Amino acid sequence: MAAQRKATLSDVASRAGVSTTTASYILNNRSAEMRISADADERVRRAAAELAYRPNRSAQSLRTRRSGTIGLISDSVASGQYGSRMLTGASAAARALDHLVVIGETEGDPVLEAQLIEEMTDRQVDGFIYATLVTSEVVIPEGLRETRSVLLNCVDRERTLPAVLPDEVAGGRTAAEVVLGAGHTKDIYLIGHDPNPHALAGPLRMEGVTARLAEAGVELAGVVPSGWSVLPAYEAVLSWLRTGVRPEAVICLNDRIALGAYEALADHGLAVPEEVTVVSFDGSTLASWLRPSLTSVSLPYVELGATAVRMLMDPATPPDAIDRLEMPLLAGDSVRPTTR
Amino acid sequence: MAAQRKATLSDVASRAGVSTTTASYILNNRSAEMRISADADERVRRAAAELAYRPNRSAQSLRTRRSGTIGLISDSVASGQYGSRMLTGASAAARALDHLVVIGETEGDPVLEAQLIEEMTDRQVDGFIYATLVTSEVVIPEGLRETRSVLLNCVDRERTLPAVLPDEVAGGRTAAEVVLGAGHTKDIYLIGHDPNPHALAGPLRMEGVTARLAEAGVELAGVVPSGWSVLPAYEAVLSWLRTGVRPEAVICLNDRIALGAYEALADHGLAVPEEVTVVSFDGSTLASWLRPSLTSVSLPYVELGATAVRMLMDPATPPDAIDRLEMPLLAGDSVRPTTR
DNA sequence: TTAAACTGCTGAATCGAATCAGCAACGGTC
DNA sequence: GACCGTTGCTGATTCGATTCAGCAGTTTAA
Repeated sequence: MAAQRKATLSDVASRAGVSTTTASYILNNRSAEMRISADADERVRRAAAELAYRPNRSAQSLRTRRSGTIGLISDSVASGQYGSRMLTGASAAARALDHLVVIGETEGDPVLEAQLIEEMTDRQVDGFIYATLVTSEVVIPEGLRETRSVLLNCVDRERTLPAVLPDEVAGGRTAAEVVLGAGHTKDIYLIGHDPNPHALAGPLRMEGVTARLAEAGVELAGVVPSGWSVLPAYEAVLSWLRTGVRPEAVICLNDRIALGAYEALADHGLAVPEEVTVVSFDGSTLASWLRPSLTSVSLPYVELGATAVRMLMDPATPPDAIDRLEMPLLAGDSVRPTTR
Repeated sequence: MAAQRKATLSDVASRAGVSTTTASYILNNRSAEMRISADADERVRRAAAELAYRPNRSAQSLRTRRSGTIGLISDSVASGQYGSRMLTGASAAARALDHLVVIGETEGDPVLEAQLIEEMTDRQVDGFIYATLVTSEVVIPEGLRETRSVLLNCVDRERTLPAVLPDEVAGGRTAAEVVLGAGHTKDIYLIGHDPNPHALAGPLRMEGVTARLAEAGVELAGVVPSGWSVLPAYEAVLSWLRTGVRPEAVICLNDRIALGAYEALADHGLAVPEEVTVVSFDGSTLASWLRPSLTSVSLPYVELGATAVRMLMDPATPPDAIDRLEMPLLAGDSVRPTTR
């Protein structure tokens, strides 16, 4: 059959023998409010079904100034498995609320960012989610405030927009808990140091770790500074091990650092977990790929994305709302079994 | 200043002293065609600039039936770093063509898929990109044919829609080339076996490998079947090594298999690359994280996404176009240095 | 001198919905 | 019988663009 013109509201209305006004009210579930008879209601609904009527969203948007669309602006949607999982969560949550997600990657370019915000505003997005790959403090771009917005994985200094973040401090405590639970009380080291001054994760994780250790009367034996990725971590850990230290446990600030540490420990002849416990953060798939599998305090990316959408769509969300999501423990085999 | 109503075309027109018709022609660069005076042209453009006029896309869409938006349907946008990089490429290419990307993840659910296609069609997307995470043969869902569409990383049996794919056979040849280049002529093994019957990559890569080897008069010593991820690969390779084989080179069908192979080779006391050359496919970030870094024939995800968008937007693309993109070699240190 | 052609615009309709302001018809009340 | 309230609808306008058809006024051609 030929692809015929899609049915419009007035097609539905005339088939049901009512005005478009009435049909509109009925299909927007305002029958009761508008005192539409059950009979007319049923006729219209049947006509709509028979014609496979679907409202034209552009026409609706023009009239209502709402598009059923959420704009997601991020510095980098892709970058590994990280950002994209926030996208997955956001997209699924949006679907559940009858919305679709429009994406834009700024790659950190403020000009591109402004353009994307403008383009999305032109398309009447109902709200913005402004996401960063790395948990950080940001300056809110012009144009974001004109539309309802939520920050994802970042905050602004003035706390003028709702934000969703991982609870890094609690995550740090979880990591420390794991180490303590394995019976370690000394020679516990922290590995990593974030070079990005706007990044928040490193210091907060460290804060949580030291706080939890302190509660148990344990002190961190030291911090090994290291870049935030595999090779620098490998080199830093290896040269540190060669100074003669003999760690019982190392807490790595992320999984890539942990991979570097794994490699360095192996080169140095130290077995994980028998001789050294390794705990880390992020909970990336990498953690499960390593041997022994890595115990990691994971970033709830999917939930972060989904929560951001729900906050955005919930009119009750106050502008200074901050939702800190729990970082669940991804248990692996890199922790020394407790000897009894 | 108070957020005042955005300027409309008629605001621009009246400020410039012309009709909206004229203003519309001018701003759509149809001055010449419509014989608009340079004077009027200039007045309108100035007025638009002064009022920071931006056309209302919903109104435009309603009239023109085009939204400046591309729908990207995929089984899984996220899943590791893979799919998301296609997204990055698609999004950037779309921006360059003044379009935005709307995403939808089906998670393999045909009902959800149909809903998403419908929702996007309602929003007047100008075209669809239908992507799969794993290169495969697909059945085109209802509703995709009504709008212009391009397949990304997949094909349909009948070749009725344009498609973009990695050139897996050429990629296989590249991998073989690397092995031959290192001087290996025997005990070359292939590791991996894709359990998904719709997946195309495995057989095609293998085809390329054997073809190139044959050209050099070399035969594959054998194929080690193995699941498509780390642990199964580790187990398969380890038990295979324990049968007493002594490979010179292993070609792994993807990077996760290669990681499993690395672990198994290490457990078995075989050094990479001195004793065994390892070459793989995918070119994931994982490859660069390993020690020694892994030589991998990479999937050009970003380019795949970008190419799909360009094919979609190019009216000259024939419906049976198939674009196979080169898989560039990501050189690492896992290949035995040639001894001279 | 008149018709034709060109120049430079504009009025009004249109896209498909949402919604304000009413309006007939009917029943009940005083 | 005049008035009011309720029920159950609808006509007309609006959102902000695009575009068809046409129209004064001037120039050129015959």
